[in-house]
Amino acid sequence: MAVSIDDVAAAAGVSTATVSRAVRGLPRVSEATRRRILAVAEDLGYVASSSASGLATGKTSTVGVLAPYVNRWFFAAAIEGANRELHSRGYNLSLFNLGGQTGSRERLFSKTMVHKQIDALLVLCMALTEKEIDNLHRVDIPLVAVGGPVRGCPSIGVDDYAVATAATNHLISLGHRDIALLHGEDDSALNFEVPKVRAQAFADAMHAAGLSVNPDWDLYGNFTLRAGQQALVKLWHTPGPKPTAIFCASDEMALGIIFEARRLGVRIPEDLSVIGIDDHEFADAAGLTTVGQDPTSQAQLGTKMLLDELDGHTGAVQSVLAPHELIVRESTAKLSPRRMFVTAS
Amino acid sequence: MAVSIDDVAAAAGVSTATVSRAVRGLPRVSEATRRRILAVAEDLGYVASSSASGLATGKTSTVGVLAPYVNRWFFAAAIEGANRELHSRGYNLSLFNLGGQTGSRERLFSKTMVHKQIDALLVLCMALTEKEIDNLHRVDIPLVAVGGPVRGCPSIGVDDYAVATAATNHLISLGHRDIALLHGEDDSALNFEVPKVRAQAFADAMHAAGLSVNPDWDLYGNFTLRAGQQALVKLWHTPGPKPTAIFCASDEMALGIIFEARRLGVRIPEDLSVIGIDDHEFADAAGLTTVGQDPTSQAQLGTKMLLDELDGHTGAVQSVLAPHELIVRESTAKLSPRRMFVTAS
DNA sequence: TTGTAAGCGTTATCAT
DNA sequence: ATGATAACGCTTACAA
Repeated sequence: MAVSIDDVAAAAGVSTATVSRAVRGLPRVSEATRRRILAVAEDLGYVASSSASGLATGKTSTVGVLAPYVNRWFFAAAIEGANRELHSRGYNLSLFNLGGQTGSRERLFSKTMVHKQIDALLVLCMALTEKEIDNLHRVDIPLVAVGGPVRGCPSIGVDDYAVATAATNHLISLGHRDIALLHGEDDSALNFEVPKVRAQAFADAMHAAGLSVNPDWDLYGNFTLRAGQQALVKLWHTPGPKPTAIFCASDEMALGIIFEARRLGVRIPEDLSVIGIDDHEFADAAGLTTVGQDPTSQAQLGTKMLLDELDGHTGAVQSVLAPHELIVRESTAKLSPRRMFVTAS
Repeated sequence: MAVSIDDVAAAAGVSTATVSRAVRGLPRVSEATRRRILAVAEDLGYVASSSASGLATGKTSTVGVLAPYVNRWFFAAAIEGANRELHSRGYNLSLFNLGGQTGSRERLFSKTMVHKQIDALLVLCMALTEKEIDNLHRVDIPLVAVGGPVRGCPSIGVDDYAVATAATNHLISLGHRDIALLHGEDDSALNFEVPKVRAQAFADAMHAAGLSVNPDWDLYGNFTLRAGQQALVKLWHTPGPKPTAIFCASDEMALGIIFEARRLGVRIPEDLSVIGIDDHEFADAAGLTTVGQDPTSQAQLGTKMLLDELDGHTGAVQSVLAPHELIVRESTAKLSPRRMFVTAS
């Protein structure tokens, strides 16, 4: 059925070895022969079997991308970046998505994936169990994490402490003293560092400015839009003083705050300044002030390092800090004078 | 280095054939033997080489997903659905993303992908050239399109004509007579049916209601948020009467309208009713009225059919119309009485 | 420059 | 129930 290298060899009147060299652009084939072979191959519609060459070389020419979700901004953008680098260098991208389902994770890690299926793995900001991480390391392929640390694995991403500090300080510099925190917490309760670091940075920045953090204004969310909405509802429906600003650990949550604010009639930024992290694709349209990062570039860089390593450049994979940038838009404003003495309803 | 089936066979004191049967759960292996082999395999960390078994069986156990973008709602959701089905049935997902780069498309189709790399292909709502489609059909694997028709290929998706009709009629039933249309147009100017069908349905519904379509209110957008923003700016900055409602061919564009409206001071729905298509994850938060569809289910179904076909259920792959549903939220309202006689500024 | 042939790690057919 | 053994299609020394 499918045309194999033998068919091409026969049709071109050469050996399979020559065909192999010719189609892969290797030397030691005369130009005339190469042209003839290429013509025949094209004519017959020959394409090498990846399984066969994979078996022979021990390489699969595909790298895995492990992501908890694909329909969230950070991951979608990162996958885009990985894909870009991969396909431009002739690799395939195999997507492993846990989809939040903790149940099937175990199986995924030890069997199907990782092992013998891919040449390298890009881990996207995942909350992995210790055991899963061990499994990862047991497989001897280049690894790199993007957007969050993974024990014993080089990682590329922003300096989360610096990012959260910048966000908090922006609010403080605007005169805000009553600042709420909506921090992310991974739903699966695993060892996920990012949220913790961001929350710690917030607390440190507040204390450094001589401000106290109000435990009533310490909100949790799972990084989603809805979490942001719920947080604002809770904040505004709880009796007592209201903060004049809120720092959200992700733009998606900040956007939730903004959407819900309109419903609740709280004006932004007049009643509440909002700042997020990410520079989500909707942030600009929503006028959301944020500390931006670029997951596409981060993932692309991570993938490039992986591929370079596979190309024999030992040591190509290493941790690197990605840039971030404070982007001031309309969702944050100076604390209005009258708000400095009265507490909002 | 890596442990092979021979290692397991030797360690367990059986032949490779028996190991092969045992690890794959095939019959003709005594329970005792199977247990022993499984234990040894586990112990040695044995995992079958996909290349080797692929070579032997002619199957790759991976299906391709071809998507123009991964960071747009529809595609991200669809990929999630495909992934769900695939991994639950032991298949891998190979992502092919053209990323809008027309340049590298040619190569992608005829060589690397499709051929010998995947057992089946899920095509996500792509604008493909005739030649590309031909290439697709030349490869003899099950194919299915989701979210948009592809010549000669079963497809699953909503009835775009019915969807657009429902949206338009909703606006008309609210009393609107001056309705603008923001329709999508694929940036690559290929044979993409969806936008055309939606626009046609709009025109037909308008005419059926005895309403005329104002050419000045015929806007184009490439389905993005920004396109929606720009459309509203253009609409509001153009001298002359303004529409009282707008039908957007996608929620992303409708959200752009909503965001920009706030900036421009146009009130929604008082000044302008807005309806979209999709039920984007942000639609609910934004209070956007829309005609919803579920790309995750659509893709999951498409994938299921593909897999069933591979399992020998000939004819499993077939076209099916996915459900849609009008979801009324706050962005649309009855045309206010005073607006029925005066024309908005 | 080109050909020969020995793997690569499974699966599958046929014996036993 | 289990074991030889021949494919599977390609790569890669090693020869020529």
